[in-house]
Amino acid sequence: MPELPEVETIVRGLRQSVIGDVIEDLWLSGRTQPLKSPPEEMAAVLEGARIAGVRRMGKHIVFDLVIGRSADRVIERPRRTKQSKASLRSPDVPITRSPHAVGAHFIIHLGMTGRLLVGPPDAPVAKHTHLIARLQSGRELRFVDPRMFGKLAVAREPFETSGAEPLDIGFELFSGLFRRRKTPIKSALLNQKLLRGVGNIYADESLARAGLRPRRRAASLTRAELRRLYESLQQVLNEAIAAGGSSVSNYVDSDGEPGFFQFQHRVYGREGEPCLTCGAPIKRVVIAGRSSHYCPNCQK
DNA sequence: ATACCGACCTGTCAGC
DNA sequence: TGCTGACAGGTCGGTA
Repeated sequence: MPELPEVETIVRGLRQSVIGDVIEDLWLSGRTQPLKSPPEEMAAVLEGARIAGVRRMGKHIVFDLVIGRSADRVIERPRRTKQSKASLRSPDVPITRSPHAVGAHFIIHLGMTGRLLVGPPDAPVAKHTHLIARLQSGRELRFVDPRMFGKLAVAREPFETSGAEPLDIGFELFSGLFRRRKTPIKSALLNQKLLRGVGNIYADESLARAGLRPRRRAASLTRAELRRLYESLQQVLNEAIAAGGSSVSNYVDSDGEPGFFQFQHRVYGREGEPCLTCGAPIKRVVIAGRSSHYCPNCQK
């Protein structure tokens, strides 16, 4: 569900709200599907960790953590109930000053329906909540995911993914990704090993703006067409970030607010509706198992 | 090496 | 009202 602009919006919100905060303790639902790290390891890394930064890598959210001697801290830290949250204890010695402080990462992929929310602890716990991290500031970070396609993991090494960031890559490298690929350009755009962060909505929308049919073989695009695609993709992603992402059904940012880019979609979700340029009905076909929308008149 | 296809899950909505 | 099937922002692993 959330693609690059939605994840970027969430990350920007989190940066405003949780940088410098400390995860005091962790609750996990017990559903193991979303966990790529064992629950004990999740707790060992996250409890007591200070959030030093939040970044996006493709569709992944990465929290950069500073952890102390976590095992010691977990044992020493007094356990408090949710009811006593108002009486915040004085914080531990800042972890950053510990000679044993090390870096770790909390990595989240939202899948199709994942949400990451920061809010007050007395907010009702939504159905399908799989993680609650109580923060030193008194708020909670929660992960909610009905379909459980999302993934949660912790890592003590730097997190790596393949694929280029669509907003950072230059045109020459971009066009090189598609050279000699016989796959439909739509499939290539969705391939996270080539570009990371583009999903179904923004693949369709960038192709529409570039005037290219989704079934075109990637290798068949001329240099001029690749240039149009490159510029359309960057434009669409930047405009979508500015609009706070697309809320097609349920997407909300870390404050629970929807995005507004769905009102600027030209083809996605508009099957049968008139093309905004020529009036022809928008077509929907299935490519690589995904709905693909295009104007049969404007896209060649 | 590359490319489709079903599987993984739950929820919603249209149609009967 | 209720059942059924199609569909949903994503990614895997198996198979062709």
